[in-house]
Amino acid sequence: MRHAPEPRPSPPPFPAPDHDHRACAEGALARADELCDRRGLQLTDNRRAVLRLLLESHRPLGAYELVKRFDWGGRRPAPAQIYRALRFLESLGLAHRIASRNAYLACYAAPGDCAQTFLVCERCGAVAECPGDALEAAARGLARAARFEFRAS
Amino acid sequence: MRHAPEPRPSPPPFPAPDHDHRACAEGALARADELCDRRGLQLTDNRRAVLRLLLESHRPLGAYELVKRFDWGGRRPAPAQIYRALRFLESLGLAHRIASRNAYLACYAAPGDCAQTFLVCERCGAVAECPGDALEAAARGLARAARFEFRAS
DNA sequence: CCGCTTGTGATATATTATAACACACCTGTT
DNA sequence: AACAGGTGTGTTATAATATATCACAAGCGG
Repeated sequence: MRHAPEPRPSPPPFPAPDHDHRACAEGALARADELCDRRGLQLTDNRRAVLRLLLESHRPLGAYELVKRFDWGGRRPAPAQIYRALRFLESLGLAHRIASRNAYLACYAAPGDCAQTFLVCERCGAVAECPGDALEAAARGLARAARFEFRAS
Repeated sequence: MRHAPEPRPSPPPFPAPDHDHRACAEGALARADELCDRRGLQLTDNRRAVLRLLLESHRPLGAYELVKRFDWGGRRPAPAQIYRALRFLESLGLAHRIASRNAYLACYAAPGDCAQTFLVCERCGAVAECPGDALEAAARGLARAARFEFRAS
């Protein structure tokens, strides 16, 4: 899954993940296992498979794209299966929904250490998770001023 | 369209528009007319009707909700009609899409004077347009750091 | 009148997401 | 063993959201 090794004509338009996706996926999966263990939740085969697909693709995938990539010994799961897994993963912060794209992205940050803010490329759909919490802090202030309770989503 | 006049048990969860929606809709429509005039674009009957519905509802409406509210002498327009009008309005900043709700909201700010940021109530769907530009400034900084070109959307 | 552009009305279809239900599996209890 | 309760699965059907496409109408400049 590495990018082609040709010399780049110009710097990439965003901080592209320039590493071995398999390896970072394994790490994230291990953290997910641990998180579910701690909470007494089951990271079942299906949930794990969906999370793995998201992690390895390293970009937002639509639910039906996940269905297509899901190889179940020839057959494919129904959408509902995927959506259930996605809801579970979202509820734990292991995946995020990018509403403007109707797509889902694995979270690579440690659980709870996630800004929940994304920069989305309108051309290619590439997504960068936002570093730091400047944006969240600003949003929090605005929410308070408007008497909304803040919730990152 | 005013809220019920009962005494409020607690302050509203957001700065509710506590005014005559018709009147503010007329103002926004007039500004929209002027904007289209200046740019040589046509704010046709259909586009105008959609904008009016959005303005008067004063909350985000789904496309099919707009279809239902559209009274065409008994009949109703096809969804495509609505989506076309919405695209036009969005392209001019006269309406915004709230992706997380699949809904559309009229813009009450002067054109170009719009933070394009919203606070969305998860319970009732009420939306407050964000005042000021603190959030946009933060987003702009993050985008620059990640070498994204910033575009409010 | 022609050719061009823009917008409309309509039908069909694509895409995204949820509802509902039977059943499997595990766990604890009688 | 028999049973109940909870959680997750597999499946079918359907809801909700959005776009493609095509024929046509209206305006406008030549």
